[in-house]
Amino acid sequence: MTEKQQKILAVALELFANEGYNAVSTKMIANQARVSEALIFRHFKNKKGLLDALYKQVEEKLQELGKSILEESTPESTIRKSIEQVFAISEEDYDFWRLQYKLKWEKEYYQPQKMQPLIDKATWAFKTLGYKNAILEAQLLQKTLDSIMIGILREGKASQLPLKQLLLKKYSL
Amino acid sequence: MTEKQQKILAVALELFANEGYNAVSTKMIANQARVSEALIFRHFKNKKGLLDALYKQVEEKLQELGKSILEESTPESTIRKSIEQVFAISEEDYDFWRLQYKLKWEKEYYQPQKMQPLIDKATWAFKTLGYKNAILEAQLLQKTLDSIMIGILREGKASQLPLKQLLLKKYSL
DNA sequence: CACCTTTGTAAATAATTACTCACTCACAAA
DNA sequence: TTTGTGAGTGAGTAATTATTTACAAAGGTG
Repeated sequence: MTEKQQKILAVALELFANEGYNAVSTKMIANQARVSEALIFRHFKNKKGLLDALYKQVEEKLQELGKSILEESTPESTIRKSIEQVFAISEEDYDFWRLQYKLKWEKEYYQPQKMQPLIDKATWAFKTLGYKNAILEAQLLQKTLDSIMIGILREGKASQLPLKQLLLKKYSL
Repeated sequence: MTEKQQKILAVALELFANEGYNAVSTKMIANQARVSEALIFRHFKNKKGLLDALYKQVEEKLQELGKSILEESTPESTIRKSIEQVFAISEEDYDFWRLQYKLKWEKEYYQPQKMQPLIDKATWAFKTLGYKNAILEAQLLQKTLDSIMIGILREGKASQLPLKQLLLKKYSL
């Protein structure tokens, strides 16, 4: 991938994540990336192709995070890692996650089935720990962490940090 | 408010909520509302004015819901009502809430301070019930309910109903 | 060198955008 | 009967949109 290609992607990510896909024109991207507008179409075919290229990157990051949870061997570490990972997100990646959460509102990019392995793993963890309704517990944990993640993206990590302690205590970790 | 005016608002709500503000043109709205495009501008000044008129309606509905919680007198009923209200949302209002959650990603429409009275009330409830960290408990409940609401808007009420029982049990209600 | 592919651009494209203009119509007050 | 007003419209407008076309360098391979 050429330098200008990366620059285009970086600028598009920033603008799409913060202004929204439809609010950003290819001209804006080209100008801010200091590149001719036509180059966007040379490399990414069309505006949608640009978004798809970004979404692929988001998916890879998501996959990566998921994998490290699936590798946990004990139920305690599984739940602990799920919680800690949300707070371990780097600020450099905020735009990535903002884009993801925004896109989730379009049917095309909302794929909850991709989270299923993680929910299954959490279900196993809760069941092993003797929880009564492990499936529901797993769903609830996932939803809670999701909304904490949104809180982090909107108000910063520090504002949500106390919730981490509360969660860990609630799950006796 | 004239009939056509209401029609314009209704169509705009549906389109903005499901396609997104920037993805919808004033022409689309006019066509679907069977009204001349110019009428939109006569009544709402500009496209933004149309969105603001809708947002005002959303705020009113929000205020209404909040009020009924603030009126609860016992800590148990306060928490119970907070939970039940999320599941009491009418399907006719889904577009309203979808619009609200989408707009929340734009700074201009993200006003968390408006939720503060509700969080304060929940804090009081938890404190009265003898919870150790009432403030955090209230924050966590609000976040959890928020993500359940999102789940309802995306996958329907039925899919999230089991979580209601789990929550009620967790809070011994 | 010559040849081909890739990278890059400036300029033009047709379509769409939000918005305005000049106007008619129905109705009510004076 | 005149005067005024808000609702409503069709036909524009200038700007912006995503995309294409034609062409120029640049870079590697034989």
